[in-house]
Amino acid sequence: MSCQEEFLAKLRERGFRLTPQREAVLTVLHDLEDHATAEEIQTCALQLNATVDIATVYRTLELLQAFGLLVMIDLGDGLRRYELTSVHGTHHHLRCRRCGALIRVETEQIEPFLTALEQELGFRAEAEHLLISGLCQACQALENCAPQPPGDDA
Amino acid sequence: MSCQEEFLAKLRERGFRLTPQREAVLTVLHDLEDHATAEEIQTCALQLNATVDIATVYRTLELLQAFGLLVMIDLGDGLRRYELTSVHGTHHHLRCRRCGALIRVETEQIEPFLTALEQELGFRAEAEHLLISGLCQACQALENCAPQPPGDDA
DNA sequence: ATGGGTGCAAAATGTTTGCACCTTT
DNA sequence: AAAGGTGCAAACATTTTGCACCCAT
Repeated sequence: MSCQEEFLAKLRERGFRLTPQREAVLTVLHDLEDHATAEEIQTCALQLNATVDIATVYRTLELLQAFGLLVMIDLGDGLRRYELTSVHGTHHHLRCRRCGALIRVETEQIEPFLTALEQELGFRAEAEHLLISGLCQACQALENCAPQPPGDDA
Repeated sequence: MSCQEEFLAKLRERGFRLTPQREAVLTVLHDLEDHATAEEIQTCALQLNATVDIATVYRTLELLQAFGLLVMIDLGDGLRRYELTSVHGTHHHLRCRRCGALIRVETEQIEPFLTALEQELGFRAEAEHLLISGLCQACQALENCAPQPPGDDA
Protein backbone atom coordinates (compact mmCIF):
# COMPACT_ATOMS: atom_id res chain seq x y z
CA MET A 1 0.00 0.00 0.00
CA SER A 2 1.43 3.34 -1.03
CA CYS A 3 1.80 6.10 1.46
CA GLN A 4 -1.06 8.10 -0.03
CA GLU A 5 -3.34 5.11 0.11
CA GLU A 6 -2.30 4.36 3.65
CA PHE A 7 -3.00 7.92 4.70
CA LEU A 8 -6.37 7.87 2.97
CA ALA A 9 -7.27 4.60 4.61
CA LYS A 10 -6.31 5.81 8.05
CA LEU A 11 -8.24 9.01 7.55
CA ARG A 12 -11.42 7.22 6.53
CA GLU A 13 -10.99 4.62 9.19
CA ARG A 14 -11.12 7.32 11.82
CA GLY A 15 -13.66 9.63 10.28
CA PHE A 16 -11.23 12.34 9.21
CA ARG A 17 -11.78 14.05 5.89
CA LEU A 18 -9.61 14.12 2.82
CA THR A 19 -8.97 17.67 1.68
CA PRO A 20 -6.90 19.15 -1.14
CA GLN A 21 -4.62 20.71 1.46
CA ARG A 22 -3.86 17.40 3.10
CA GLU A 23 -3.24 15.87 -0.30
CA ALA A 24 -0.89 18.71 -1.21
CA VAL A 25 1.18 18.35 1.95
CA LEU A 26 1.45 14.64 1.38
CA THR A 27 2.46 15.10 -2.25
CA VAL A 28 5.12 17.61 -1.34
CA LEU A 29 6.54 15.33 1.33
CA HIS A 30 6.78 12.62 -1.30
CA ASP A 31 8.49 14.79 -3.85
CA LEU A 32 11.07 16.21 -1.51
CA GLU A 33 14.50 14.69 -1.63
CA ASP A 34 15.12 15.14 2.03
CA HIS A 35 13.42 16.24 5.22
CA ALA A 36 11.73 19.61 5.05
CA THR A 37 10.58 22.32 7.42
CA ALA A 38 6.96 23.41 7.66
CA GLU A 39 7.77 26.54 5.72
CA GLU A 40 9.52 24.63 2.94
CA ILE A 41 6.51 22.38 2.63
CA GLN A 42 4.22 25.36 2.26
CA THR A 43 6.46 26.92 -0.38
CA CYS A 44 6.64 23.70 -2.38
CA ALA A 45 2.88 23.35 -2.23
CA LEU A 46 2.56 26.76 -3.86
CA GLN A 47 4.72 25.60 -6.75
CA LEU A 48 2.28 22.77 -7.23
CA ASN A 49 -0.52 25.32 -7.58
CA ALA A 50 -1.86 24.32 -4.21
CA THR A 51 -2.32 26.93 -1.52
CA VAL A 52 -2.02 25.80 2.04
CA ASP A 53 -1.91 27.96 5.09
CA ILE A 54 1.06 27.44 7.38
CA ALA A 55 -1.33 26.59 10.21
CA THR A 56 -2.85 23.87 8.08
CA VAL A 57 0.60 22.55 7.29
CA TYR A 58 1.30 22.18 10.98
CA ARG A 59 -2.07 20.59 11.62
CA THR A 60 -1.55 18.09 8.82
CA LEU A 61 1.94 17.27 9.99
CA GLU A 62 0.56 16.62 13.45
CA LEU A 63 -1.99 14.24 12.01
CA LEU A 64 0.57 12.39 9.94
CA GLN A 65 2.77 12.02 12.98
CA ALA A 66 -0.10 10.68 15.03
CA PHE A 67 -0.68 8.08 12.34
CA GLY A 68 2.98 7.13 12.47
CA LEU A 69 3.51 8.06 8.82
CA LEU A 70 5.78 10.97 9.56
CA VAL A 71 8.71 11.66 11.82
CA MET A 72 10.01 14.93 13.09
CA ILE A 73 13.74 15.31 13.26
CA ASP A 74 15.94 17.94 14.76
CA LEU A 75 19.29 18.75 13.25
CA GLY A 76 20.14 21.04 16.12
CA ASP A 77 19.50 24.33 14.37
CA GLY A 78 16.22 25.02 16.08
CA LEU A 79 14.16 24.08 13.05
CA ARG A 80 11.85 21.09 13.04
CA ARG A 81 12.04 19.01 9.92
CA TYR A 82 9.63 16.38 8.79
CA GLU A 83 9.96 13.29 6.70
CA LEU A 84 7.65 10.50 5.65
CA THR A 85 8.72 7.26 7.26
CA SER A 86 8.10 5.21 4.15
CA VAL A 87 9.80 7.29 1.47
CA HIS A 88 13.36 7.46 0.24
CA GLY A 89 14.18 4.74 2.72
CA THR A 90 14.63 5.64 6.34
CA HIS A 91 18.07 6.90 7.02
CA HIS A 92 20.14 8.64 9.66
CA HIS A 93 22.64 11.42 9.93
CA LEU A 94 26.06 12.01 11.29
CA ARG A 95 26.70 15.67 11.89
CA CYS A 96 30.15 17.09 12.22
CA ARG A 97 30.33 19.34 15.26
CA ARG A 98 33.00 21.45 13.63
CA CYS A 99 32.14 22.01 9.97
CA GLY A 100 28.46 21.18 10.18
CA ALA A 101 28.66 18.53 7.46
CA LEU A 102 25.70 16.20 7.37
CA ILE A 103 26.55 12.63 6.42
CA ARG A 104 23.78 10.28 5.49
CA VAL A 105 23.81 6.77 6.89
CA GLU A 106 21.54 4.03 5.68
CA THR A 107 19.54 1.96 8.07
CA GLU A 108 21.40 -1.28 7.40
CA GLN A 109 24.54 0.14 8.93
CA ILE A 110 22.72 0.78 12.15
CA GLU A 111 20.34 -2.14 12.27
CA PRO A 112 22.56 -4.48 14.33
CA PHE A 113 22.78 -1.84 17.00
CA LEU A 114 19.01 -1.37 17.18
CA THR A 115 18.50 -5.11 17.38
CA ALA A 116 20.89 -5.34 20.29
CA LEU A 117 19.01 -2.56 22.01
CA GLU A 118 15.76 -4.47 21.77
CA GLN A 119 17.25 -7.69 23.05
CA GLU A 120 19.02 -6.05 25.96
CA LEU A 121 16.51 -3.46 27.07
CA GLY A 122 13.21 -4.60 25.62
CA PHE A 123 12.95 -1.28 23.85
CA ARG A 124 11.78 -1.57 20.29
CA ALA A 125 13.76 1.18 18.67
CA GLU A 126 12.28 2.50 15.49
CA ALA A 127 14.85 3.13 12.85
CA GLU A 128 13.23 6.46 12.23
CA HIS A 129 16.05 8.80 12.64
CA LEU A 130 19.23 9.11 14.57
CA LEU A 131 21.37 12.19 14.65
CA ILE A 132 24.83 11.45 15.84
CA SER A 133 27.20 14.24 16.64
CA GLY A 134 30.93 14.00 16.23
CA LEU A 135 33.82 14.96 14.01
CA CYS A 136 34.07 14.10 10.35
CA GLN A 137 37.34 12.79 9.01
CA ALA A 138 38.53 16.14 7.69
CA CYS A 139 37.80 17.99 10.90
CA GLN A 140 39.46 15.56 13.24
CA ALA A 141 42.82 17.12 12.46
CA LEU A 142 41.58 20.65 13.14
CA GLU A 143 40.05 19.82 16.49
CA ASN A 144 42.20 22.19 18.54
CA CYS A 145 40.94 25.37 16.92
CA ALA A 146 38.79 27.01 19.56
CA PRO A 147 36.67 30.12 19.20
CA GLN A 148 38.28 33.55 19.44
CA PRO A 149 37.00 36.49 21.50
CA PRO A 150 35.59 39.41 19.51
CA GLY A 151 38.22 41.70 18.07
CA ASP A 152 40.96 39.18 18.64
CA ASP A 153 41.33 38.63 14.92
CA ALA A 154 45.05 38.03 14.79
CA MET B 1 41.00 18.90 35.51
CA SER B 2 37.52 19.72 36.76
CA CYS B 3 34.99 21.25 34.47
CA GLN B 4 35.23 24.66 36.15
CA GLU B 5 38.99 24.65 35.83
CA GLU B 6 38.78 23.59 32.23
CA PHE B 7 36.33 26.37 31.45
CA LEU B 8 38.49 28.91 33.23
CA ALA B 9 41.57 27.73 31.38
CA LYS B 10 39.87 27.91 28.01
CA LEU B 11 38.52 31.35 28.78
CA ARG B 12 41.92 32.73 29.76
CA GLU B 13 43.61 30.96 26.91
CA ARG B 14 41.44 32.86 24.46
CA GLY B 15 41.21 36.19 26.21
CA PHE B 16 37.64 35.84 27.40
CA ARG B 17 36.74 37.09 30.84
CA LEU B 18 35.51 35.24 33.87
CA THR B 19 32.38 36.84 35.26
CA PRO B 20 30.09 35.96 38.17
CA GLN B 21 27.33 35.22 35.64
CA ARG B 22 29.42 32.71 33.76
CA GLU B 23 30.42 31.11 37.02
CA ALA B 24 26.80 30.91 38.11
CA VAL B 25 25.67 29.23 34.90
CA LEU B 26 28.47 26.72 35.18
CA THR B 27 27.67 26.00 38.82
CA VAL B 28 24.02 25.46 38.06
CA LEU B 29 24.84 23.11 35.21
CA HIS B 30 26.98 21.14 37.63
CA ASP B 31 24.33 20.94 40.31
CA LEU B 32 21.52 19.91 38.03
CA GLU B 33 20.66 16.25 37.99
CA ASP B 34 19.77 16.22 34.33
CA HIS B 35 19.73 18.43 31.28
CA ALA B 36 18.10 21.81 31.72
CA THR B 37 16.53 24.51 29.60
CA ALA B 38 17.86 28.06 29.50
CA GLU B 39 14.99 29.19 31.67
CA GLU B 40 15.58 26.47 34.25
CA ILE B 41 19.21 27.49 34.43
CA GLN B 42 18.25 31.08 35.05
CA THR B 43 15.79 30.09 37.77
CA CYS B 44 18.33 27.90 39.52
CA ALA B 45 20.91 30.68 39.41
CA LEU B 46 18.47 32.89 41.29
CA GLN B 47 18.21 30.31 44.07
CA LEU B 48 21.99 30.50 44.36
CA ASN B 49 21.67 34.25 44.93
CA ALA B 50 23.09 34.90 41.52
CA THR B 51 21.18 37.00 39.05
CA VAL B 52 21.71 36.29 35.40
CA ASP B 53 19.77 37.69 32.51
CA ILE B 54 18.27 35.15 30.13
CA ALA B 55 20.25 36.68 27.27
CA THR B 56 23.44 36.12 29.23
CA VAL B 57 22.44 32.53 29.88
CA TYR B 58 22.13 31.96 26.15
CA ARG B 59 25.40 33.70 25.44
CA THR B 60 27.20 31.62 28.05
CA LEU B 61 25.66 28.41 26.76
CA GLU B 62 26.86 29.30 23.28
CA LEU B 63 30.37 29.80 24.58
CA LEU B 64 30.37 26.52 26.48
CA GLN B 65 29.18 24.74 23.37
CA ALA B 66 31.90 26.31 21.27
CA PHE B 67 34.43 25.04 23.79
CA GLY B 68 32.96 21.58 23.56
CA LEU B 69 32.08 21.51 27.24
CA LEU B 70 28.34 21.52 26.69
CA VAL B 71 25.92 19.74 24.43
CA MET B 72 22.48 20.78 23.38
CA ILE B 73 19.90 18.07 23.16
CA ASP B 74 16.40 18.05 21.81
CA LEU B 75 13.79 15.79 23.30
CA GLY B 76 11.33 16.71 20.59
CA ASP B 77 9.20 19.08 22.62
CA GLY B 78 10.56 22.22 21.06
CA LEU B 79 12.70 23.07 24.05
CA ARG B 80 16.46 23.08 23.89
CA ARG B 81 18.16 21.47 26.83
CA TYR B 82 21.77 21.72 27.79
CA GLU B 83 24.11 19.45 29.65
CA LEU B 84 27.79 19.53 30.53
CA THR B 85 29.62 16.80 28.69
CA SER B 86 31.78 15.88 31.64
CA VAL B 87 29.26 15.69 34.47
CA HIS B 88 27.04 12.89 35.70
CA GLY B 89 28.60 10.71 33.04
CA THR B 90 27.52 11.09 29.47
CA HIS B 91 24.40 9.16 28.77
CA HIS B 92 21.69 8.74 26.20
CA HIS B 93 17.96 8.44 26.04
CA LEU B 94 15.36 6.16 24.60
CA ARG B 95 12.05 7.89 24.24
CA CYS B 96 8.82 6.00 23.89
CA ARG B 97 6.84 7.40 21.01
CA ARG B 98 3.59 6.43 22.69
CA CYS B 99 3.80 7.22 26.41
CA GLY B 100 6.68 9.66 26.25
CA ALA B 101 8.75 7.75 28.79
CA LEU B 102 12.40 8.70 28.82
CA ILE B 103 14.76 5.81 29.49
CA ARG B 104 18.33 6.54 30.35
CA VAL B 105 21.05 4.49 28.71
CA GLU B 106 24.65 4.57 29.82
CA THR B 107 27.44 5.06 27.35
CA GLU B 108 28.92 1.60 27.76
CA GLN B 109 25.85 0.03 26.21
CA ILE B 110 26.34 2.08 23.08
CA GLU B 111 30.10 2.23 22.85
CA PRO B 112 30.55 -0.81 20.56
CA PHE B 113 28.23 0.79 18.05
CA LEU B 114 30.12 4.07 18.04
CA THR B 115 33.41 2.25 17.61
CA ALA B 116 32.06 0.40 14.60
CA LEU B 117 30.92 3.69 13.13
CA GLU B 118 34.41 5.12 13.35
CA GLN B 119 36.03 2.09 11.80
CA GLU B 120 33.57 1.89 8.94
CA LEU B 121 32.97 5.53 8.12
CA GLY B 122 35.93 7.35 9.61
CA PHE B 123 33.48 9.42 11.60
CA ARG B 124 34.53 9.94 15.17
CA ALA B 125 31.20 9.89 16.92
CA GLU B 126 31.15 11.65 20.22
CA ALA B 127 29.18 9.83 22.82
CA GLU B 128 27.53 13.08 23.69
CA HIS B 129 23.96 12.27 23.37
CA LEU B 130 21.70 10.06 21.37
CA LEU B 131 17.95 10.25 21.44
CA ILE B 132 16.40 7.12 20.08
CA SER B 133 12.72 7.00 19.40
CA GLY B 134 10.67 3.83 19.65
CA LEU B 135 8.25 1.94 21.84
CA CYS B 136 8.90 0.98 25.42
CA GLN B 137 8.04 -2.51 26.55
CA ALA B 138 4.69 -1.54 28.05
CA CYS B 139 3.53 0.37 25.01
CA GLN B 140 4.39 -2.26 22.44
CA ALA B 141 1.12 -4.03 23.22
CA LEU B 142 -0.96 -0.86 22.83
CA GLU B 143 0.54 0.08 19.50
CA ASN B 144 -2.67 -0.15 17.49
CA CYS B 145 -4.46 2.68 19.25
CA ALA B 146 -4.63 5.49 16.69
CA PRO B 147 -5.92 9.02 17.22
CA GLN B 148 -9.65 9.74 17.06
CA PRO B 149 -11.28 12.67 15.24
CA PRO B 150 -12.81 15.39 17.43
CA GLY B 151 -16.23 14.54 18.80
CA ASP B 152 -15.77 10.87 18.13
CA ASP B 153 -15.46 10.08 21.81
CA ALA B 154 -17.20 6.74 21.83
C1' DA C 1 41.53 52.83 31.20
C1' DT C 2 39.94 49.51 27.96
C1' DG C 3 36.86 46.95 25.79
C1' DG C 4 34.53 42.71 26.67
C1' DG C 5 30.18 41.51 29.18
C1' DT C 6 25.67 42.39 31.13
C1' DG C 7 20.89 43.82 31.54
C1' DC C 8 17.02 45.61 29.38
C1' DA C 9 13.96 45.87 25.78
C1' DA C 10 12.74 45.28 21.20
C1' DA C 11 12.87 42.24 17.33
C1' DA C 12 12.88 37.99 15.01
C1' DT C 13 11.43 33.12 14.60
C1' DG C 14 8.70 29.36 14.78
C1' DT C 15 4.45 27.25 16.42
C1' DT C 16 -0.20 27.26 18.32
C1' DT C 17 -4.95 28.80 18.86
C1' DG C 18 -9.64 31.21 18.34
C1' DC C 19 -13.09 32.01 15.25
C1' DA C 20 -15.98 32.85 11.24
C1' DC C 21 -16.57 30.84 6.90
C1' DC C 22 -16.12 27.00 3.64
C1' DT C 23 -16.25 22.16 2.10
C1' DT C 24 -16.30 17.13 2.53
C1' DT C 25 -19.23 13.59 3.76
C1' DA D 1 -27.55 19.68 6.64
C1' DA D 2 -23.96 18.72 9.82
C1' DA D 3 -19.52 18.71 11.35
C1' DG D 4 -14.90 18.80 10.40
C1' DG D 5 -11.25 21.72 8.14
C1' DT D 6 -9.24 26.01 6.46
C1' DG D 7 -7.50 30.72 6.38
C1' DC D 8 -6.50 34.70 8.79
C1' DA D 9 -4.80 37.04 12.52
C1' DA D 10 -3.60 37.32 17.07
C1' DA D 11 -1.31 35.06 20.74
C1' DC D 12 2.63 32.47 22.48
C1' DA D 13 7.09 30.80 23.44
C1' DT D 14 11.78 30.85 22.67
C1' DT D 15 15.93 32.75 21.06
C1' DT D 16 18.58 36.62 19.13
C1' DT D 17 20.19 41.34 18.81
C1' DG D 18 21.13 46.51 19.63
C1' DC D 19 22.78 49.55 22.85
C1' DA D 20 24.17 52.11 26.96
C1' DC D 21 26.33 51.16 31.17
C1' DC D 22 29.33 48.24 34.12
C1' DC D 23 33.29 45.72 35.59
C1' DA D 24 37.20 42.08 34.95
C1' DT D 25 41.65 42.48 33.35
